[in-house]
Amino acid sequence: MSKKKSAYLIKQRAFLKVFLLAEIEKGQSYGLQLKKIIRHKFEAYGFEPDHSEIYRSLKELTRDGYLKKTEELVEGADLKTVEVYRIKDKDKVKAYKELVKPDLDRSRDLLRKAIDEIYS
Amino acid sequence: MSKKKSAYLIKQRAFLKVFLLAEIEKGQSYGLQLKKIIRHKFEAYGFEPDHSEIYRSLKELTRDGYLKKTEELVEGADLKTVEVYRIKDKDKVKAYKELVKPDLDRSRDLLRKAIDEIYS
DNA sequence: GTATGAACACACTGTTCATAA
DNA sequence: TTATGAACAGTGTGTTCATAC
Repeated sequence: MSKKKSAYLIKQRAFLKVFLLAEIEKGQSYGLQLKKIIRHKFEAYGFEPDHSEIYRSLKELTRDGYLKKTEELVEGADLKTVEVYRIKDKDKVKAYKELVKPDLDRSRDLLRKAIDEIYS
Repeated sequence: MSKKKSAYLIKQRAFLKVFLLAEIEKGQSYGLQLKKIIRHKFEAYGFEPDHSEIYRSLKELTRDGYLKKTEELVEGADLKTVEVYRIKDKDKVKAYKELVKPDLDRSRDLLRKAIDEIYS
């Protein structure tokens, strides 16, 4: 007997994780660089998660086998290193994206419906 | 120096409050009845907030002067009463709805943008 | 069972602290 | 300063408990 529980909008963590995967698919990156990418892409919407939330998401994605992390020297700098993330398992990433898509669509549609109901 | 802080999606409480106002604008109602209305309108999206969350929202809206609450006898029943809510200040409600709309639109657009970025 | 509301508990996430280059 | 990560702390919300009809 599965008691279907209520779902409001997709959680920030899940939102961030799928976005980070899509971004890292385009090319390797690291924590604060991803934060900047998010800032630029979503600045019109006032969204820029805290660095801790990004690190937490990357950590989970690595722990769960979607990403691999390597410490690499920063070009130009002396001994400065950054933690670079790459896709570890393409198929797994693809499956994850498809898994999350319904929840993203549902969230968008829920807002659409509410806006229509409230302001029509 | 106002440090503009990040905003993810609109909070459930704010979402609920504006929806409840719009619903009560259509006619008086009470807690669990509003819960049922929400269930039916959003069942396609799996959204049905807990009764406590609805009572909390109604309490805030009453405290802040948007709604008025009266205890009324349930028709047909003996001495059973319900807490009926009505709009207290139409202009204030209208202003509140306009205040919240940008955040609803922003949330919907943020999801739109993300879905487009991730799955394009 | 329906209805209301408070009390409790915890998940999520923002802030701060620590460390290093 | 940039970069990473852990630790701390508060907020929001789901679960449970209490009361009444």
